[in-house]
Amino acid sequence: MDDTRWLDAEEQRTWRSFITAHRLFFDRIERQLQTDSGLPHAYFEILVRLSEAPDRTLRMSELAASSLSSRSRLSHAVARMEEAGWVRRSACPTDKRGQFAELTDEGFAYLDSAARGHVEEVRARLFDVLTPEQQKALREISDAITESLTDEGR
Amino acid sequence: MDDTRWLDAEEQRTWRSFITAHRLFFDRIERQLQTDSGLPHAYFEILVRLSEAPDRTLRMSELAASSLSSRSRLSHAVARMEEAGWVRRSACPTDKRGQFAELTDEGFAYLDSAARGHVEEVRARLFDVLTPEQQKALREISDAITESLTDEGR
DNA sequence: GGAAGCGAGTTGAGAGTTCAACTATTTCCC
DNA sequence: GGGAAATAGTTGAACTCTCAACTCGCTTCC
Repeated sequence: MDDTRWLDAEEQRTWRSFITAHRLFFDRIERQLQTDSGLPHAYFEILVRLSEAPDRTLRMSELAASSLSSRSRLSHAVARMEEAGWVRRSACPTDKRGQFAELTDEGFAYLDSAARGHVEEVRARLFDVLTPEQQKALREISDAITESLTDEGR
Repeated sequence: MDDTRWLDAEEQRTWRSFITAHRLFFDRIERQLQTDSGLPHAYFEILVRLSEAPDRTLRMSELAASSLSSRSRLSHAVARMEEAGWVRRSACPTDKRGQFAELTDEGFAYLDSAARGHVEEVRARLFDVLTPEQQKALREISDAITESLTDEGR
C-alpha cells in the first residue's frame, strides 16, 4: 500500500529551490570562513556563544545547547580550539563532573577578525538580495520550522 | 578603520532564526535518512538526479553539477555507492576521459524505499508547518539567494 | 549508607567532505 | 602537427561529524 503523502509539482519545486539555495548558501558561508579564517562555521558559532556569555565562560553542556552542537562535537571542537589557544578549559568547583570553557583574549581577537568577512558574506548573500518583506517572512518561516523541531520532541 | 556593515538588531534576529532553523531542520533530515536508510542526504540527491536522467545515466561531471557536488565528492560517493551495488560506472566511448554513472535496478529500488520516509519527514517538518503563503515566500527567497550565488560568479 | 541509575563530558572508530596533487585526454591555436 | 592549456575524473591526507562506548561524579531511594 502506498499512503505516502508525496509532494505535488508545486511543492516539489519549492523543495528543490529550498535545497538548492540552502546548499549553495551554506557552502559559500562555510568556504568563506574556512579560507579566510581557517574556521568551520560550527566553530565560529561556538566562539560567538562563548563571547556573549558572562565572563566569556560557559559550562560545556550549556555551550553545546546554545551552539546546537552535540556534546561529542563540542568536545572535539573545544579540544581543537584549545590547542589553537582560543579556548581554555577549567574544572567546575561545585560539580566535579563539569568543565568550563572560556574564550581567551586571543580567541576573542580571532573571532573579531573572522566576524568581519563573515558578516560581509552574510550581508551580500542574504540581506542584500532580499526585500524587507522577504526578510520578515524568512524569520517567520524559520521560527515556524524551529518550533516544530523543538516543541514536540521527535 | 571599521567599514564593516554589521547587522543591526533586527537583522541579527533574522539571521539567528535562519541559522537555527537551518541547523535543526537539516540535522533532522540527515538523521532520518541516515538511520532509516543508511544514506547521507547528499547521496540521496545524487541518486535522485540519476533516476531522472535518460537511461538513468549521466556523465560524472553532469551528475556533479546537477547534484551540487564537487567532482571529488562525487567520485568518492559514486565509488561507495558502486560498492553497494546502487550505481555502475562505465567508460564514455566518445571521450576517453569521461565516465558514465548509471543507476542500477537495485539502486532504483533502494532509492524508492528511502524516498518514502524522507518525504514524510520533509512534509512534516516543512510543508505542514508553513502556510501556502509562506511556502510561496520560501520559494521566492530561495530563488533570490540562488540567483545571487550562481549568476555573478564569485 | 550503599547500590542503581542518571548526568557531564571524553574518546575512538568509521564515514563524508575538502583541498591539492595527479593522470589522462582533448582542445586550442600558431 | 605539435606544444600549451583546459577538461574529466580520481586519489590520499587532513579534518569534522556521528555514534556508541566509556569514565567519573552526583542523586535517589530503600
